[in-house]
Amino acid sequence: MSSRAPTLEDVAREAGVSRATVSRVVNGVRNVDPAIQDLVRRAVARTGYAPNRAARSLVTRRTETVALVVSGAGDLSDEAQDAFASRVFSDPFFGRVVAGVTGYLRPRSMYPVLMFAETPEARRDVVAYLRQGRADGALVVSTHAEDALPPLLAEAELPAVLFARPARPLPLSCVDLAHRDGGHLAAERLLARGCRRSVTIAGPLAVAASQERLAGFRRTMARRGHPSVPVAEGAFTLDSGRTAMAALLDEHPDLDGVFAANDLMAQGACEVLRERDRRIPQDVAVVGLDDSSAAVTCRPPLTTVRQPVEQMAAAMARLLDEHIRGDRTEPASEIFAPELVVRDSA
Amino acid sequence: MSSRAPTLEDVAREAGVSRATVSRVVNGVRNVDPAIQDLVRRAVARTGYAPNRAARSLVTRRTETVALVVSGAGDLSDEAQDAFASRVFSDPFFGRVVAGVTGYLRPRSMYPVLMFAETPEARRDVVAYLRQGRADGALVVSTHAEDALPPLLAEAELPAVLFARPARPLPLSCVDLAHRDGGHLAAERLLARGCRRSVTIAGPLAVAASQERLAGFRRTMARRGHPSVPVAEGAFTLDSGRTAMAALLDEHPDLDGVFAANDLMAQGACEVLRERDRRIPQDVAVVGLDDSSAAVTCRPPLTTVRQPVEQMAAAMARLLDEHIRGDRTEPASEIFAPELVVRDSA
DNA sequence: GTGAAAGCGCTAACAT
DNA sequence: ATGTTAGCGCTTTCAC
Repeated sequence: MSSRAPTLEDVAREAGVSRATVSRVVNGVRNVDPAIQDLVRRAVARTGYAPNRAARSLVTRRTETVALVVSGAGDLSDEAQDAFASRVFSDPFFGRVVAGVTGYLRPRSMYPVLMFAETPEARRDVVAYLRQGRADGALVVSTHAEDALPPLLAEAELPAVLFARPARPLPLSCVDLAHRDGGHLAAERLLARGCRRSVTIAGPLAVAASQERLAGFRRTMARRGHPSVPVAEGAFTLDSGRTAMAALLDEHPDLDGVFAANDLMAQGACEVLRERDRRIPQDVAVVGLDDSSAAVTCRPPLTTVRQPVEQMAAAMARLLDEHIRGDRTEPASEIFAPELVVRDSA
Repeated sequence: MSSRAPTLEDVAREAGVSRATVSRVVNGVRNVDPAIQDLVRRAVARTGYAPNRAARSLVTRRTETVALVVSGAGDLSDEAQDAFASRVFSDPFFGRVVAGVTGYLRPRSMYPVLMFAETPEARRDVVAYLRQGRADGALVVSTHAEDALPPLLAEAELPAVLFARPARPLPLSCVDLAHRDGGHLAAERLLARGCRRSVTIAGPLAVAASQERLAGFRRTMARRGHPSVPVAEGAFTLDSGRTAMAALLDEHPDLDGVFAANDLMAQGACEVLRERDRRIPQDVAVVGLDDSSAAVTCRPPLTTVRQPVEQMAAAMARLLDEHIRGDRTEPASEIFAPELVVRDSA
């Protein structure tokens, strides 16, 4: 058994060259004689050398690691925090974020460190983690608009990129959806189907994205002769979609179109509509937003406005990478266009 | 702006002591005069000192980081790999694993690095990552029994703990469920409800866990006068549950009890049963296994056999931690007892 | 109880 | 094109 892992020194001795030369070869720096490169590579293979990252990080001041932080505004107890983790993961949205992020990072041999920041203390831990140089920057996905983490990161001047614009402007890059256009696409679809009495289940109105989806929907409806559309506020959850749909049905039994601001609420709405014997889409057309796996699982499969989450998440990782390498110094925001995906519900 | 982050040296100067003393205070080593401790702590606060982890790791040979690897037997293309990430996350099981792991890690200021290992190359990357000392060990959750990663880890003598026993014995610690007992509990429940014509939807039979759940179910059924039980093989997915249920119904229209080897398949089974106008549980009783969030989402909510995933995941993290610190040298396996959770479906 | 000093393994000037 | 050398910031003997 190897009592000690081989070091650059060992490889250098084995190859009969200096440490520096081995380092150059290992790091793919040019200006090394091809013959010697070969010699070194062979020595590396023989010794089974693997560069010690701590040593490298110490001098390069880089870890090639980024934190992927799921942050909320809440101030939860310890048990609630653990529940938070499984709640986050039960939302198909998060899986798409992870897929997009790893899609970018992986070819670069980078991997995300998963952190949850649901309490003030946890947020401090995130900042401390970065300040210790355990990660080069953070990708932040907030569950609430008033998330306290981004300001902390900005103040500490730590590289960070946000998914969705923060409630208050911050000198941080972010990616976001053109939410208004999303509402617009949903309205167009319902109108095209001939719906005359559409309603909408909005997301939590404290969230800017919810406001904008609603505004886009309303504006298009107004322009097309429907100046007032009944609205019920939901919380982006299945249950809140059910509750909102029930309330809307009670007040407007003759409704014939529904735009739910996300798929999960649309799914809840579908459940209630079917329980009340409305056929979808014949009696009531339903349009969701996200194109999450819930859209496919839903009966009937949802016509929905696709949010290109994977692309957005990949862009987030790319922006962070650029900031870290110093290729980008000013904060940027990249806005992505939604797209209508037609299935069976509308 | 600080052009350079404060180091131990800076704090030492500020406090008028030596680097060594500051180090002792920061690391909570005793044998430091309380008065000096105070002095140092104040200096740390004033300077805003955060220890450089790379430097520390270089000497301690430890990163206080562990990898959380989701590994499969497959050999997927790049695009399929990205899809793999979102698929993994859409399974509620994984969220519970993350919750359990972070529950143990977080109080210790440790965070998991998320890695997917769906290809031979990705598995090599995982081994390389650990060999470079970027993480102290790995927590491995395999999606298939014949996962090639655990043997690689064992061979490289890297600290690792597995969720579920490997197909072939390996000198690695693992946690697992008493699967047979799970099947037994399900059988008992169906029998207690008076089911006389029970069937079962098994998991993929290549997986040992599936085999054992089935064996436990069958044995109890046999002992209680039902020597042969119809079986359909599923793949632990919603759709496979639907397909299996449909097949079983076609062959045994009079069935009155179903044990599905996980909740997702049970949910699929419920959907099909309702579509075919069977009332649950009056006409057909359904028992799942996992007690995942699918069990609660399902209509009706599932009676199921709970797998204490969070506890198992936490134990996995603890075992790994013990191996890393050298508190445990021999591989251990911890087996957890399943528990019946009664809801509405049986 | 505290300080001095060695050295962890690597990269990057600089010299050749 | 290659080698020499000086650190990166920390922990940890070893003296005192």
